[in-house]
Amino acid sequence: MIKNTEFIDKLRISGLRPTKQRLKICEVLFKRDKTFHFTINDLAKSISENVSGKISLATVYNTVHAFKQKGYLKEITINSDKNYFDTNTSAHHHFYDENTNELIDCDEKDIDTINVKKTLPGKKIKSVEVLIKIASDNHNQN
Amino acid sequence: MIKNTEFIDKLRISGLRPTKQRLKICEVLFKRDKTFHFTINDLAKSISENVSGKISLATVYNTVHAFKQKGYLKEITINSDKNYFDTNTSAHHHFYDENTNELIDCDEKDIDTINVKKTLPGKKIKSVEVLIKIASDNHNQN
DNA sequence: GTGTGTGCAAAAGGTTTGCAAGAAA
DNA sequence: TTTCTTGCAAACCTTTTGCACACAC
Repeated sequence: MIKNTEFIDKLRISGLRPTKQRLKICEVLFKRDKTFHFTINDLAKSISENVSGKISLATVYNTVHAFKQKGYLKEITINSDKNYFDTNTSAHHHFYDENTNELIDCDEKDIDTINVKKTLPGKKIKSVEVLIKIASDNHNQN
Repeated sequence: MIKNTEFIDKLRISGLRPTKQRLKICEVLFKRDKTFHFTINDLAKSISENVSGKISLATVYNTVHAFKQKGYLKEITINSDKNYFDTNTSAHHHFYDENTNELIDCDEKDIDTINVKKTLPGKKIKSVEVLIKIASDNHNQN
């Protein structure tokens, strides 16, 4: 097992024990140049393909939720039958390609600041999420 | 059974047979002043409470999907564990109250026009959906 | 050694499907 | 009578849970 100090520290700082499984998941998730958009299933598949030794699905769920809670992953909502996560935790939005089911990051500065004029008494805005659904120019699906 | 000409016509025009069940579901969904935000479960419960004669869950699913496809209902995505539908099919956005799980319509004109500066070659924007998550001022939940 | 984490299998939700019976055209 | 619709139960998929064993500290 490769000792990856960076991940070990990261986990320790968050109060998570740096177990074999968590380190493997870290490698799959964070040793990347580009943002990784995934479902738990994608991740589990990616683990079994790229890392030696299978990790139990329950552990994958546990870990993803732990990472999300610690702020290392962001949850993205596209539609109800798929739950996506994103390794890009900065404030940003998404394009969703309806033809390919692909998810593409949209930087905050690619959208004019969203000014919500309506206010609700006693309520505070926690987040503003924009999902831009796209499709091929020649297609005409919903 | 009340013969509701309006709904019968609506269904017929869409190529859907005006069955007892569909008319009942129409009544529950569309005989309202205000927009109705619901999950399939909410709807099924509302049916069993307000309409005589139970309708099978499978039929409720069928009907909601048929209505959605015909453009009488809109699907709203908040998070993956709940699939909401909306009787307001016009272009609009939503507030989601994280404390109460309540969904509130946000008119398009309550938000400045969203100008997406990033374009993707060969792709057309199908829709731009904004979800504003809110919570009580004094709370501090995620 | 103590407490946390893992893995398995079972359970739990929500949604879909297959098919026989029923209703609309 | 033909076609569409309904209802039920079973199947499915994703996610969660309980518990024994293993590992990190």
